Amino acid sequence: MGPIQFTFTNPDKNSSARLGVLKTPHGDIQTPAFAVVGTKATVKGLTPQVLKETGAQVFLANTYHLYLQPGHDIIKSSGGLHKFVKWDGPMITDSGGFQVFSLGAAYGKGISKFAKGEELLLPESKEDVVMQIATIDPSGVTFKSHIDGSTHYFTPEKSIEIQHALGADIIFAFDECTSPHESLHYQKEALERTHRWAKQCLKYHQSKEESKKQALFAVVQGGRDETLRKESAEFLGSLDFDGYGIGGSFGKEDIGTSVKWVNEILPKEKPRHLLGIGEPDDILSGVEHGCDLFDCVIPTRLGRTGSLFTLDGKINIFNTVFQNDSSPIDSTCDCYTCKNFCRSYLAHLFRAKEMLGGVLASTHNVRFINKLFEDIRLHLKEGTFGEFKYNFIARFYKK
RNA sequence: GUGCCCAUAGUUUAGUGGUAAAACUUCGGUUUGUGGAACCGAUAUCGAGAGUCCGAUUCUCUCUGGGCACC
Repeated sequence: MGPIQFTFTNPDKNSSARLGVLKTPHGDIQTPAFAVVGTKATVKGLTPQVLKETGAQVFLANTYHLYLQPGHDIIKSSGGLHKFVKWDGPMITDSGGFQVFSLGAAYGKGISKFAKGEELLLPESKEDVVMQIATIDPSGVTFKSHIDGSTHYFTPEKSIEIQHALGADIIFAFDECTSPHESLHYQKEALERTHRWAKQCLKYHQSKEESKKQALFAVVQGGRDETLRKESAEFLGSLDFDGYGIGGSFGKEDIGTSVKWVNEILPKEKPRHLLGIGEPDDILSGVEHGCDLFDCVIPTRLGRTGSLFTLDGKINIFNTVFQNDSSPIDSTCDCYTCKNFCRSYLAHLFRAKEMLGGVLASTHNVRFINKLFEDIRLHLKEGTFGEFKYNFIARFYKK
C-alpha cells in the first residue's frame, strides 16, 4: 500500500471526466481539485486560515525556491513544510523542473507556459541563449540564483533529496519543461533526458524511508508532438509511480489533443495532475479529458495585480468605471471580500497601492476557482457536467 | 512704478530654426508547475497675438500670467 490511495468513478457519459477521492497522509482531496500555488511557502497574501475558508484543499510549493530561500534544511529542522507554513492539509512540491524552462529558455523573453499562434514557430536567436540563467547538461541543470547570483546544480537525486526534506505528501520527479520554440529533434532529446531522470528519481525515492509517506509523481512531456507525447505516457506509465503530472508548454488547443492522447495511455487507477493550468476554460477542458488535479498561479497573480474573476468574465479593477461601483466583485460569490466590500473600495485600495487590495482580490479569486471546482464536482455527480461546462464558458467568455 | 527671469503632456522637467523627450499621473491591455505588485500601448494646437524666415515651440516685439530684485 503506497502513501496515497485514489478511487474514482466516471459519472459523465459524454466525457472522460473523473470524480474521485485522493487519500493522503494529511487528509483527503475531493477531485477534480485545484492546488493553490504557494511557491515560496506562502500563498501570496493569504493566511492559511483564510485559505481554508476559500475551500482550498491542497497547497503546492516549489522545491527550487525553497532550496534557495530559506533552505530545505531550515524547513526540515522546523518540522517540515506542513508545520512551517501551518497548513495541516495535503501538500505538493514541484521538483524545480519547471524552473529549467522559466529560468532557461523562457527567461527574459516574455514567453509564458502558453505560446500564442505564430510564436510557436519563431526560431531563437543566439542572443536569447545568453540571457538564460539555467543551463542543462545530460546529468542535471546548473542554476544561477536569481537572489544572489550564486551557482547551484540540480540532479534528479538532489531534487528528490530536497523534496524529502520538505516533506510534502506528493512530490514530483525532476523533469525538463521544453520551450515550444525548440525543434522536434531537441524535444526528443529532452524527452529522453526527462525519462532517464524520472527513473533515477524513482530509484532514489524507493531506496528511502520517505517513500512510505510521500507519493512520487512523474511528469509526462513531449511538447506538442503526438508521437512523443504518447511515447512519454507509455514509458512513464509503465513505471511504478504513484501518479502523473502532465507538463509542458502549450498552445491553447493542446489541452484537447496532447492531454487527451496522454490520458488515454496513462494507467487509469492513478491520479493525473495537469501542471500549471489554469484559466477556467482550460480547467474545464482538462477535467473533460480526465485530469484530476490542477494548479496555477493565476488566481493569486491576477488578484494581486487587479484582475478579478466574475461569472461574466475577468474585470480590471483599475478601470475608471469601478471607481464608483458600490456592488460586490461578483454578487453570487460567498467569499469574505464579496460579502463585505464593494468594487469602489477595491478600486480605491489598488489605486492607493494599499496592500489590502491584493489580499482581498486574491482571497476572492482563490475562492472563485475553488468554487468552480466545487461546481464541477457537483455537476459530475449529477450527470450535468457537459451542460455546466457549456453554460459557464458561454457566460464567462461572452463578447 | 522700474529692471531682470520664467511660461513645453494632468504634474515636475528635457530639448531643438525643419511640428517634440523622460518620470510620475491618467486611460486601456497582457499575465497559465510565480525571478520580477511586472510588462506593453495611448494621451501635447510647445501661454496668446503679431513680425522675421522657404519654414518659428525655438529668434524679435506686444499682451497675459507667475517669480525675483530695487524704489
